[in-house]
Amino acid sequence: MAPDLLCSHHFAGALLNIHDLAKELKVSIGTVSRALNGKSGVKDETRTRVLEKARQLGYSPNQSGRSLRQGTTGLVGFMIVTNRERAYRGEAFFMSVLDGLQTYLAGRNLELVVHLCGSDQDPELHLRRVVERRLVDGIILSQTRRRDSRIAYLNARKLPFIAFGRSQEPGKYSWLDLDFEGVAEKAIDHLVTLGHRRIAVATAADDINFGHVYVEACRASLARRGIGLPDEYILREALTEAGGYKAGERILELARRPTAVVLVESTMALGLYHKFHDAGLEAGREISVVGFDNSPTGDFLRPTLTQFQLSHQELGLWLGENIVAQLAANAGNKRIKQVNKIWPMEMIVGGSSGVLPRER
Amino acid sequence: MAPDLLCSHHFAGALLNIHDLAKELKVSIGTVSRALNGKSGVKDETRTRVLEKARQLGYSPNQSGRSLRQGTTGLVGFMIVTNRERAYRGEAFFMSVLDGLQTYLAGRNLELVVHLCGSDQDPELHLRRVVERRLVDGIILSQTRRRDSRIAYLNARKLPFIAFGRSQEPGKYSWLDLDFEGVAEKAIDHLVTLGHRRIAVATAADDINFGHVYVEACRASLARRGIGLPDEYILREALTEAGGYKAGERILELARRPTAVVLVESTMALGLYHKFHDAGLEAGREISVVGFDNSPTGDFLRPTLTQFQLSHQELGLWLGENIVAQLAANAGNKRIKQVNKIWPMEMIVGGSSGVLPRER
DNA sequence: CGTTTGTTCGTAAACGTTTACGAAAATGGC
DNA sequence: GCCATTTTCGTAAACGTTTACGAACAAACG
Repeated sequence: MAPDLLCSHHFAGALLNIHDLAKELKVSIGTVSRALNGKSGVKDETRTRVLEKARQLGYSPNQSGRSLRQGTTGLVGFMIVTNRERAYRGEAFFMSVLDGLQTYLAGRNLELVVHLCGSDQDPELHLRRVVERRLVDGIILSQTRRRDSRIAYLNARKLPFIAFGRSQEPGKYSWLDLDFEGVAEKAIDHLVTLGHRRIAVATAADDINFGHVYVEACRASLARRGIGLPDEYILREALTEAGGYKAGERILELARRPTAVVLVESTMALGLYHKFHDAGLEAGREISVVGFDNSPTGDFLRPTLTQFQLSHQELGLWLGENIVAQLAANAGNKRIKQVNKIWPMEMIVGGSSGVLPRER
Repeated sequence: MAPDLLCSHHFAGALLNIHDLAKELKVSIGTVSRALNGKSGVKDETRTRVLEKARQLGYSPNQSGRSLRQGTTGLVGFMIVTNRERAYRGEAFFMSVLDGLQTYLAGRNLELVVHLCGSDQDPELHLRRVVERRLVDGIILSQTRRRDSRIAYLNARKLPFIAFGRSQEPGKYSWLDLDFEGVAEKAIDHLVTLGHRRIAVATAADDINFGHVYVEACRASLARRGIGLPDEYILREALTEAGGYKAGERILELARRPTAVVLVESTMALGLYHKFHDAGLEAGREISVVGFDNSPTGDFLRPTLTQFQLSHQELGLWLGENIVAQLAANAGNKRIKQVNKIWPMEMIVGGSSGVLPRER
């Protein structure tokens, strides 16, 4: 019969609403709402009384009611297009980014929700469903394509968003992208310094934007050193272990075999190593390999993979800071200012890149 | 001045509501609602007129309003506890499961939302926040621990849920888990048939439940063959490449070195191979290795890793079917019936497990 | 004490839906 | 053409909040 006091583990069957709480406290719902939301105009004593009771009874406001009234959900979306062949490692990559992002948002009393778009669904359609039902206040896109209609859509809807990855889509919008140009320049410089002249690039087979960006960056870096990038040196494969294997096959078939390969995705290295191994070659000796971002796999290959380091968590944090800034601007009816950021990456030289082999 | 007709790419700045649509059609909002939701009591002709107009103007109902009225959100949650050291590969594992789950739910007009819990946050607290704000109609838990208070909480709240992974937590609830016992039995049988008697087990260092389950299953399978599992043969490490490396170190230090190792996570194999390679050993010759689930990494190791196959997508589908069944039961005020499922896995023998070496 | 000023709080309207209810209109049978 | 039945549709209430407004009351000041 005693009222459950101090019971923080209160699992009431029926969820209570603000009216129940107000009745219990013998005050009006207006007062309860003001007290809980830290609004002014409520006596300190009543406020603490309300807060205490709310904690005690485990009251938590219904988000639908809130959203409906305020026109804002307190949710930030992150859209991931899943890949049936499970690869892209994007998966593991994203998870760390999301960890940083989530941590930041939680500190701002915002909730992160990840929306997955099945591999067989239309990303724009999926996005529209999410946005039109007003499920989020802002959203972060990933896996942007060269032409990406989602960007135009969100711009027209005036919903705060950040594209994780540039696009060729016209119009102003905020984006964050890895430093493909910087990585290409460092990788090419590294290899050319070691004596390499025949350098191949393994990139994505589909329309994902960074594949194109990377190839063009490599081409430019090579050109600055008077070296060309013939079409046969551009290997378009899946960004997976299997894709790396395929790339290895194609390399070995080439009449003028390259002495080095740069990969747009470190995951490919495993398949590549495997194929080379089968052919009696070793990375860093007969053929050099440079990976992309710091995959744990690369660190445990033999020889270790030369690749580029970045902090995924910090990157997620940056996304958090900037989407929150957009949300704030939007709430204040101020014009949101676009930010574009190139994320720096630092080269970690491993054993996979070595001097040009003597023979020939 | 002409009304935009057939314009499916209608990006109105201001979002319209059901009243706007009703006014436009010169019918009442009740009719519009009934027409859109496929309820009876509306003439076929008006229904098509409404549907057409809604499509034309890009109307989509506000989810908050809906949820508030119906007491249901149409969202199914999936909670992932992120791991700062990014490993567990759980990440890549989950992504494929989510792909299957999302596809199923989308077909049922339900939306999947993934909630991440930062590595430094309390999973139960995070769950409570999500549930109490009524953000989801049902939820799927993952990374269940041996004692997992989230389960008791959800049971008390009577929210439909499925635990992906068993727990020692008392009480009835639905769960799905991999067939650790079956895998252990097949792995041990395979190795013992090849002549191995000294078999070590590499498992998780922390309280994650499947680590314990797997070790005990291996112990039982070994015991059935009259073989013991000494404590020094139980290697508790991170389920990562680095953890595999550490496990390799510890194995090489042992006075009575095992002739085979079974891993609870294939990701560890890379580090293990690396360490063995450094010591001049090769998997499948001097020491055999059996991985766990079908990681693409395992397929591209040299020698390829013996591991167990399952379809992640189908597993996600199962989760979808069963959470939907729970939601339906809940809506109909029927008692939800618990289901417990052990997911079968099939052994794929690779080169990493071979006969016992002759010497000694 | 009367007026002004400031604080605290209750009332009611609004947010965008769905749905029970009843009115109106259409249909059918004689 | 009239009543009974069925179909179609409009009205209004509800869901759980937040917040503008104004009432009540206390404090301050002359």
